[in-house]
Amino acid sequence: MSSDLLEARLAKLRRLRELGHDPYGRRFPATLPSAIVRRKAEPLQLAPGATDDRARIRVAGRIVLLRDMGKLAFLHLRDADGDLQIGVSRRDVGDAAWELFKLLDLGDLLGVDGVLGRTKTGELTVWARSLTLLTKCLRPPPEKWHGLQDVDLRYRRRYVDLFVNPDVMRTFRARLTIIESIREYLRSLDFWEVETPTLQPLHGGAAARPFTTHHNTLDMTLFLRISPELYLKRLLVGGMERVFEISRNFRNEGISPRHNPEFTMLELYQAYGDLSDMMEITEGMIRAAINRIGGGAIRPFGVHAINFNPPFARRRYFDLLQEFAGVDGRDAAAVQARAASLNIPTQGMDDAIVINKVFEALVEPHLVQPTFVIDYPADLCPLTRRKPDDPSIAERFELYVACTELANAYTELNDPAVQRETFTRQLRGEGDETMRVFDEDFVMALEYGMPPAGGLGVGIDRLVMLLTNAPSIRDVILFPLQRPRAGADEAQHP
RNA sequence: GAGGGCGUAGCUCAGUCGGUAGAGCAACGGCCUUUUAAGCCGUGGGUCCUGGGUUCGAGCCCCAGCGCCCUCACCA
Repeated sequence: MSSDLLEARLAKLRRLRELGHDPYGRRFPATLPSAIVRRKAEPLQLAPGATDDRARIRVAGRIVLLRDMGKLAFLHLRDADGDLQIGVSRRDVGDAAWELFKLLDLGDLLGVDGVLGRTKTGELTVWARSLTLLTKCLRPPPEKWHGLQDVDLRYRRRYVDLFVNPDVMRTFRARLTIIESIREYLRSLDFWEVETPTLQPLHGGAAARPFTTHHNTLDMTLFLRISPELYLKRLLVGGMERVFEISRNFRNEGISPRHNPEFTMLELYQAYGDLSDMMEITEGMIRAAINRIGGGAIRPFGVHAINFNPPFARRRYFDLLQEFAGVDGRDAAAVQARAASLNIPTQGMDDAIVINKVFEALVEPHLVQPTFVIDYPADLCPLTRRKPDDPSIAERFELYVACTELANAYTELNDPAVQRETFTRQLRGEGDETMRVFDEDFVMALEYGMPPAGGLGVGIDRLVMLLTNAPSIRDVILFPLQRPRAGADEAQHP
């Protein structure tokens, strides 16, 4: 960057030091968040132009707006809750503080001690009695009105994005609230929160390529988990009857508005339960999250209005294929023909994979409102129990919202013999052979006996996207993966 | 990995047919005690993403590269 902007601020920093101010200040206790200040102001019934001299108020935050009128100035101080107007009058603060004020810039972190009042136009204002520089900002912040728009810079300098764009802060605060509400809900159902390995000698529980790493002392290859599933089920064997984990998973696959190489997944398992329990929990959990973040059950998402009121629709996989693809999913030849008409390559692929490609192409675009898709072809579901009256159908649902998979659940397979067989079978057309790995120890665990159980996985990032109307997964992950950018100004980082 | 789009001042953006690089905000100097994107007067600020090429002359045209966004594929 051109160094004059930086130099101007450095010059002020030197001057501040000369005047005895620490440009990298210290503890500034007893401040109130701006939201609390606003709440406290209400019962005071301050008239426009009035001040209340009785109580001193201390606030701290970043200067995001500054209007200087010579001997009087207004500035907006931003904290994690929002903005608060500060009034600085030369008459009230004295010449020394005014000199300090003159050396402040947009972006500086400031502590204010003052009294509450309202301006002539009625805006709540803390009239400063003293000012304390808390940290000098050396770089000019982005424009006050448009903020930081460049998506690349927003992700690379999320710290700027957060203090400049209040919507971004709100989104991540909503993310926190959603996750909190899920924890609370599951705890209320007596689920135990557990932690299982991120570094795994075998990657299992999903079909995806893993990231590979190496442990030096043990001289062994390790994989970053693609899923915690097989460990959580081992805990069922051990007698933990209801467990959940909110885990960061890593998949070495493509990046898209709905995929980040690391993402957050909720997985839970309930002994002596099944698919129907998982449906109830899914609906209850989403309801709990919506109640906590507010905004109602009918929510905008892009061009859609999504109705999250339970119960969600339940639709059979083959019925949906019939309705939207006009094809009988059990008629392999008809499905092949449909796939061919869509230019979907089917060469050497198993029927189940072809069917699913047709489903993704023709059915998913219609699944806007929350829909439990049930009765999946068993071949697609290696860890799922089959229906007792029809072993070709798995007891599984996927929850679709806004044409995207949000959750996935099954009645868990606990028959070690069947598990051993499905582990060994690799479907043709299902990615490459690194995806399914035989986990002998997991089968042994099943041989000790895993209780019949229901299991559920929910993509937390996607849930947050849906509930905050975020178009990209990068909008709900604080530091999404970006390629490093070498540049003179950027130095080596990020 | 394939296709398409974008990259100009600290930020948000204009830039016509290839002919001296522009605005607003921010910055700097001055005025201003109730502003709401405050206002007024003045000043400075550019690796036009990078590297080649075409041309008398390139921000603009061509080639290559880098980064980001979108679509598709893998995946959730």
